[in-house]
Amino acid sequence: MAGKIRRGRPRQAEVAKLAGVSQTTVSLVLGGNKQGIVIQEATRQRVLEAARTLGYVPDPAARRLAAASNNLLGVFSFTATFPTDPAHSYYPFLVGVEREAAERGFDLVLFTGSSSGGGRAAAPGALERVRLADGCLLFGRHVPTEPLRRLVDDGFPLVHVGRRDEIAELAWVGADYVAASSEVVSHLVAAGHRRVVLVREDDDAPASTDRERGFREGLAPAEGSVVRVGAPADELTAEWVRARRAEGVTAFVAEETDTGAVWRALHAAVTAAGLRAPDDLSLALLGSPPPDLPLATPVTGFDIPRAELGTAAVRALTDLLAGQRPGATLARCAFRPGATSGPPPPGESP
Amino acid sequence: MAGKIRRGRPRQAEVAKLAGVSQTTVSLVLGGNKQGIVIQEATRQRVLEAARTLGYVPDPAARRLAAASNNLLGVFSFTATFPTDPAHSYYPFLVGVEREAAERGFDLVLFTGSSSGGGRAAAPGALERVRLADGCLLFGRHVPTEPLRRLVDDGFPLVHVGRRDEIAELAWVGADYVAASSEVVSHLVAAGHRRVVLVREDDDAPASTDRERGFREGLAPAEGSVVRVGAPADELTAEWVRARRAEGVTAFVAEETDTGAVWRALHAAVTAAGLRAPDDLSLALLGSPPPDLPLATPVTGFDIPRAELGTAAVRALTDLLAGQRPGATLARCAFRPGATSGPPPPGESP
DNA sequence: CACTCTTGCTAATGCGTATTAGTTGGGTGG
DNA sequence: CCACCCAACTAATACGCATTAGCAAGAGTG
Repeated sequence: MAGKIRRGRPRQAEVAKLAGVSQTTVSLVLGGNKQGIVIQEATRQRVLEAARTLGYVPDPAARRLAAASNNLLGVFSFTATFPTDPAHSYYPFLVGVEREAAERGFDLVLFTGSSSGGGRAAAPGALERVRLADGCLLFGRHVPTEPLRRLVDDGFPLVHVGRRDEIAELAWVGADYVAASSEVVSHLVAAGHRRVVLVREDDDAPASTDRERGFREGLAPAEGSVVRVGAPADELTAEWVRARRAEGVTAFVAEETDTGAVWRALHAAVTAAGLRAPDDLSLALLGSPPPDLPLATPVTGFDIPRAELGTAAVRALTDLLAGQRPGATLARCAFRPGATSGPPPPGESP
Repeated sequence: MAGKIRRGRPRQAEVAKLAGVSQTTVSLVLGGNKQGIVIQEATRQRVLEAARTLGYVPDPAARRLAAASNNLLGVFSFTATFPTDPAHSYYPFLVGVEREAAERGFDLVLFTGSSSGGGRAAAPGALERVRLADGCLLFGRHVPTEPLRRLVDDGFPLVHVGRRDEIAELAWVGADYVAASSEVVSHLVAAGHRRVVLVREDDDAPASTDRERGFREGLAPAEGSVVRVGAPADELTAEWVRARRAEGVTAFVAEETDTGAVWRALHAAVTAAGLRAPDDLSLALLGSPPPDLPLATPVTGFDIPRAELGTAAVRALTDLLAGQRPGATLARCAFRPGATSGPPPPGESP
């Protein structure tokens, strides 16, 4: 339907005709000429001039097909609702990705996934479109291992943003959730809390696993428990909060996920229970609150350096393109003291 | 330097061999077969089976090369600091652009590379790179007419986001700044202000011209003046504000630009003068405040429906690709009452 | 029985670029 | 003076798929 043939786009053959040389020469002048074939300066200039006159730009598909590169880096997200929901943690990364890509002279292709339209999960073959680019950045809490492995096995350059160890050869850049989570929990424990609960989603994304590990590490003298919720909004009720309080829990920690569902639900439940942080209990978030949820007080937690991760990812990807193994990146997250945590309420010291 | 591709991937030819048919047949079965060529069911199944066995996946580059279109919509910005500064009004549009592009099965290419790297203005030939896509969205307060005209004359499908009449054949989608600005100013006048000043940048982008027109239209019984500033931060000082106040000006209106410079400067100047809105004077902004400037109180003004404009732009562009003239779009902006305006201070009624 | 139609496929070609294997015309060396 | 080389190109081909123009075999007409 959209596939009108546009005669407007000039090809190398036309440039060649105008410059009075062969298409090969045009390719040599405009492409890298990696074979080091000698071309006279005068000819070179004629070709360049002709290309400029016609507004020639190489066709990325043809370039790719002929097994060269096209200065395009892909960005692919596995999350179903790729761009629709601004709450998704995708845009902040993009800022860094874009800056670094520009710096290195790459353009960006946003593979908006689906192609089937609508907010459904990505169509089966969607990931394969990525091959149009020279390499690709991957986002997403969960990734379908099978199609990915194919790309990896074919040697297609990929960098996943976020730790991802299922596929050994897949490069990734990530944030140190373990250390950051540990720091947040230590902060609570130092304030005097002795019973802390972590609320997390009921699946095993690395991002969750790491946070739980950090949670346990930071707990030290205190006692902690972990609650997995499948449907946060339903399971985290005011009664649930009261019951935990009755058991002596004075601090609640939620993990940040791409949708922010856990934190939203916890926050709502606490509010519904008529409790307030930091006076009645302490709240902390292993990450940042969703930007679309305006809060009066800053939340205790940590900030993921998303833009920096984005630039690191681009760097890793260009390393791969250059044939080097990229160095591992584990970015440090900044602790955010916030104002939702403090000492446990008076009557509750052990 | 880049782009080795390993040849592990099966092609149609291999599927064909396994199924005992020709490559054409494979293409027919696996591709759309839009020509309606009849294939026996048994053959079809054999091909599908073979494809599954080998794990065949079509090469997007080859597909696009053959189809003469590549399902790519471009996004290009003329602003020098294209992606670096998240304060630029570019991302909010992108949300809508991306959603609509996904809906219609297009991928997006962000032309940030410009081969110049760094934050400088786009390189001379940068715009030509755009031809890589099937069509392109254009952003920017100012656009270089000459290179643009070439693209337009070549029939390259372009849609500018924002009113743009210098080039007659250039399609655009815009917001109705005239009506929205008029509404904001009427609001001030209705509150009792009789002397209102508009601060705007000293150049003639359509976005500014339209706002000024709306400003004048909404002024009705009040008296207004327009101040053009070249270097907002330098020219808008505390003294300047005091001088205007002394002349009886009780309301200040700033235009929103891509950098937000005018509003930032006005806001800073008022603060420096020790004045507060809405008690000492009223402030309004013809647009939204830059997101990176956190303000305690919401600002009187209007909200540009950026995401909607983004989707409208994509719609217009795909219309162009389909060979139809897109309908004009002039989106309505929502009035935002805010809390920086009110009646003029008591002693100052006429 | 000579003929046209259909059915179900295949051979050939084009898309735009990169690369490999030449080709030409003018020196050089021996 | 002739074989040889070199500089500066060009012709030909491959890349993987879509598409167009066939083509063989059988079914249907008159």
